[in-house]
Amino acid sequence: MELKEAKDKFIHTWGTLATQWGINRTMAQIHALLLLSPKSLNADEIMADLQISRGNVNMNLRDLMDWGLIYKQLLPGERKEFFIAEKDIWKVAKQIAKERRRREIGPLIEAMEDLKEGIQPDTEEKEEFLKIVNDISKVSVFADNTMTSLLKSDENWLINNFIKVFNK
Amino acid sequence: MELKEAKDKFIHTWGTLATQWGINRTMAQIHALLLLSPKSLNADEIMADLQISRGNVNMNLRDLMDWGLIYKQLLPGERKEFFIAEKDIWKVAKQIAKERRRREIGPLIEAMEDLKEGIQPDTEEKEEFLKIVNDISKVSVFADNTMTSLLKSDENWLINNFIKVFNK
DNA sequence: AAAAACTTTCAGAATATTTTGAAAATTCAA
DNA sequence: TTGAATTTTCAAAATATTCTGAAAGTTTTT
Repeated sequence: MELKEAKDKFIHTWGTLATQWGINRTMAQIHALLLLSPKSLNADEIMADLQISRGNVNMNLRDLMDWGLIYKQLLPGERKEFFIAEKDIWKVAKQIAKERRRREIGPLIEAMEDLKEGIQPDTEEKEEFLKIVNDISKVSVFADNTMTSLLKSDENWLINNFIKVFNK
Repeated sequence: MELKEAKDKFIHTWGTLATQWGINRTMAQIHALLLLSPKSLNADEIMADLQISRGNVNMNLRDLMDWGLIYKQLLPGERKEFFIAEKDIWKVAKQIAKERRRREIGPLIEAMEDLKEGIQPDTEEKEEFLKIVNDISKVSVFADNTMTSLLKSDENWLINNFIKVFNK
């Protein structure tokens, strides 16, 4: 397998897997392309490489910046905007986890709070309903806290365990 | 807010949030309906309640069983199959985490292994490529291990921390 | 101030996913 | 067995998402 072939496979795989976890295929492919590129790329280069339209590239570059996975780079003497990916994979993973926590867990916690507030436990049926809502609420808050701990602290055992594995 | 209204809101919300995290809306709604139902329900009851087709109900019930979130219940004297949801929310959360780990992290690890095997680090370019692949590989394995630890052990500090919060 | 270079927007087109419902398959009682 | 009850399948329809590309907007140069 040659390098070009491997890179293409990487980009293709990243794009396919991304859809599995709720991320747009093209966004993932642009991310993969930038991850593998030693130098920053501009919109035209990405369009040419992935054979996609300008609008598509523009939208997904913006989303990738929102996710904190790529940065805009203004090169001296260049009118065009260039983009470069965060190459520290641990940072990348943290960003992805952070963003998913915000998108997936946050709204769940809010929704359960709303339901709790709207119902008085004055019948057995309502108590049963509130039990479920409360349990989900607790599990979500737990998941949220766990994520936050993992992301914040570089000192707890999980992270240390990770660093051990990562540096071996 | 009355109970019926709150239940509908719960089902609707669960369905909407699910799409955010890569799960089919109807599957989530059926799950929500069964979670809130004190008794097991059959396909016809679910069809009537959510106003969806038999085929749709059948497919999603099967998916929910694959996810380990609901069980088939054969009632004596009944030809029809009845379904009941796992009500222990901690078990539900564990099942969801387990399934997502399998679907989201597993394929990533495999894909990176394939790429590693296909490339020899005989040029600097290839080394750079392999560095990224290796880093992703390590982060994925770490994430996989972390998930597994969280799911398996009821004794580590994270779980204890959870139990503390959950029982308060 | 005008024009050139570049970026952003968004309505319609293309693509992908989900849903329907009727036909086929299966199960069970008689 | 036969046939009625029930579940499963799957092609076509409906819906949802993503992508395109040209027009509008912005920034920079002349």
